[in-house]
Amino acid sequence: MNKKIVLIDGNSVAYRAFFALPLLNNNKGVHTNAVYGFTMMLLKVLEEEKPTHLLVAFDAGKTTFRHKTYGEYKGGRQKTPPELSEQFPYIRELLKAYGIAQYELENYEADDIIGTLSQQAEEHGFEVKIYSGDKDLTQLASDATTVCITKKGITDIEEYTPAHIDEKYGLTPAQIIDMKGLMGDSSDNIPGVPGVGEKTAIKLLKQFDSVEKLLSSIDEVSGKKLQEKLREHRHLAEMSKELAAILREVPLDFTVDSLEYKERDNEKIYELFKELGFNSLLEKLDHPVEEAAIHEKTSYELVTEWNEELFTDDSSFYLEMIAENYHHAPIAGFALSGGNGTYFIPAEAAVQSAVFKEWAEDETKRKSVYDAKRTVIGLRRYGIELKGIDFDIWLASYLLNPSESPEDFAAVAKLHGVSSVQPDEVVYGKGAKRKLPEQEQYAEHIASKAAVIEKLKAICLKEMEENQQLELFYELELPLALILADMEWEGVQVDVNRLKEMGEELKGRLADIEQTIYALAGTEFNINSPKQLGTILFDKLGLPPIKKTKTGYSTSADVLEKLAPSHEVVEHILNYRQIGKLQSTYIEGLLKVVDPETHKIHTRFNQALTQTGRLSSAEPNLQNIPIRLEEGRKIRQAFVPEDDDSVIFAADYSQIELRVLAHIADDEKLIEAFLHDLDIHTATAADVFHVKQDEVDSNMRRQAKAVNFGIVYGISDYGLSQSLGITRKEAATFIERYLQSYPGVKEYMDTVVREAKEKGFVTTLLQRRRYIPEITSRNFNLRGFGERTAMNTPIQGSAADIIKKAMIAAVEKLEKEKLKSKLLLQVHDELIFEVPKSEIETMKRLVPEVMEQAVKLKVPLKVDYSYGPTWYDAK
DNA sequence: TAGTTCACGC
DNA sequence: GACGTACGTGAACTAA
Repeated sequence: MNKKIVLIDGNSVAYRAFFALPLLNNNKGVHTNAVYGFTMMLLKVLEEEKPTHLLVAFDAGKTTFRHKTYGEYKGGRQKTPPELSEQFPYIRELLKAYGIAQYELENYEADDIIGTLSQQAEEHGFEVKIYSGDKDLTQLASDATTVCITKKGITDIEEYTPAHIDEKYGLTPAQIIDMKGLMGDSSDNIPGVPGVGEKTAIKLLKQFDSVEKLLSSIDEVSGKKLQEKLREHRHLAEMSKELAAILREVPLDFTVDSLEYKERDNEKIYELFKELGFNSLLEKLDHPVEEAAIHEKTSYELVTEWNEELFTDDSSFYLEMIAENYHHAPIAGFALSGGNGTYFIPAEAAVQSAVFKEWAEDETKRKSVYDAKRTVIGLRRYGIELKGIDFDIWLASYLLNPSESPEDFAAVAKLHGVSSVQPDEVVYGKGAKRKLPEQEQYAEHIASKAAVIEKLKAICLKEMEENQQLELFYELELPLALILADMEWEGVQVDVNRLKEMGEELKGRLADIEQTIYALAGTEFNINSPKQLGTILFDKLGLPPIKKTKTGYSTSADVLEKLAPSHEVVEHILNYRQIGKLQSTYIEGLLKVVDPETHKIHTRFNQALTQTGRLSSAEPNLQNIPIRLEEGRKIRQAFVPEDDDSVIFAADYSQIELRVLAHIADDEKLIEAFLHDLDIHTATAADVFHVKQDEVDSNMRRQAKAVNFGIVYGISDYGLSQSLGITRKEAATFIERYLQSYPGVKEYMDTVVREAKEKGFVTTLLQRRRYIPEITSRNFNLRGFGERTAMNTPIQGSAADIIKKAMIAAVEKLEKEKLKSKLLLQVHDELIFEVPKSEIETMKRLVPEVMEQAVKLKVPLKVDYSYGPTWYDAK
């Protein structure tokens, strides 16, 4: 077989890739463009060249033997950008995974290693291909050696054979060295002869063949000036040639035959691509997952009869439900893994066992779980109180990187380098086809989850420790999970009849509005269909389409509001939308999820979803019950206490985000405003418009409020312009003036963006972390988004930290004081309790106290509260 | 079944 | 090779 070796100049190709491609990021903020380009080239080489032998050479260290000849060699060269240097370890990892040899040697450059090996290889009868971004290497071309130099981009190359070099320059490969001796090379800081460029160098070499021959016959050179230059700088020419010549006698401790390209580690490659976010390349891999999907079985024992010997003091415990809503989902089974082995326990066998219950309820038996809240509720449904939970792998993974949003256990495990668990979808199917297979199949799946929790725990603990997030985990999120479990379990009482009444009324009104709309439009159509509505408004009635969407005309509220004066039907449509929303989402939607027996609603708070650390709420979402408009607000009349002897008690933080901002930005003026407990929007208006507090009119206050809103939610000038109905430029001016008024805030914004760029992430008061890869994007919009995220997340996230801390403190206080009041809901800056009338006075004192003291800031936290017979009345 | 549009909260 | 405008949940519609 013909032997063919490919020699790659690693540094040069990486450089080329880095500058040729936009600064890509993976989801952890590590730059990947050079790795990506390098990989693309490598894949192309492997496919097209099919080499039998392969080596990537790297430059080692800063100085080489050439520096002895010329101290200024490569002087003035810019430092390798850190965005590139951080990528080299990945390139090396990747080469390792591909089983490709890599080499570097102190004192020598990659060029010299390649030069030496190409010569050896030629002598051993190899065909040689050299890949680099540096044209210097073309001097190595020969009958057996082709030098491939990257042109534009990274995979576009130019092949230099002796014939090609002759055609291009009229020189032999060896003369390339002479050429550089004469003309120099600015990138390597090789001087050459001043005044001699490529043209002159080639002309001279065609005549004299080499630098030596030229220098010995300078008299024959045409042109007096040139002769002088050559005489004056002959030593420069000689030295430059020496510098430009690639050394072909590097002392190597191996031979070319040892560079055989053998086997690659597909699993490793897959993991690396995954980590780097090379999704397009992942797909092109020869399905290493499927190959690996002959998945390693976890060995486990099936337990039907409980005995104490199964339990160790520390174990991993996993409860499986295959439907999402754990308030109702059937339990598929349990798995337990610890010092004594791994066990699968069918659901019935466990929940009926006294031994199991005793273990579960024993606080001294520590349990590591996946989703503590779900596990607690699952067991509570069978009268078992799970105690002693000391780790939750799901929460831990969320704290380490909230942006990952893994969809199941397998994804969480994979994120942390454990790939022995199959995705739920593989075992249970998805959508309508989701079901429990034969026990044998899912038992092993469930067992495999319990079996790896311990391993994941160790990995995540280490990472959380590095991130200084252990306190956040153990003192905040984990205790909170148990509190949320209680809140969800407790549920909120709903006055079903009241809801139905409202539904009847709305139904009637909807029918009326519907008829009015049909009459005004002159035809019947589906008002709920944006498409049909668009046709009616813009085609039939000829109203001006103000905005377009991907699929057609926009009919959103802000568009309709602009159209309202033009045609009477529009206001009715807006009204129809509003009532329709109440009816479908809030009346019908809520009725669908009320427990028919107890008339209670049990939401699920997702504790590991938002990027900022806020909770979210689903099935139903109790964090978006209407309040702004009176009609919608009435929905809250249906949320009532469990018994007539109690009230709904709501306490909310006043301007918590802006107070947090005042604190972290350490802005004197903002702090002052809160210390005096000013109306913050009025104060902002006064500062921004340079007027006195009492000169602020309602319009100024409205605008200041919108700016504050923008600060809190990190909206863009575009967003602000939309909410104020002004131009983008005017909005930008507003923001500018705001920042001038609050120099501390301005400085904070600059600092946080700079830090985010350096570290790739931002943090909150309690060390919650959010990675922001977009922030180094070259795309203006994306980078803008990243910058706003960097400014906003510490504000919103810290506020989320604070209220979570307050929840824990409040619940502890209720227990300590042996109160019957219960925490029911959290709505971002608000806590809702159910309070026996006898405890109202106590709670009026206790709740604001606990919430205000949750953390100590440079400004006071302020809590307002109110209570009444329904949620509506707690206003 | 997946994607789009719209609307509610903070 | 550009990415889309604070983040969530959910309903209805539409196109596959």
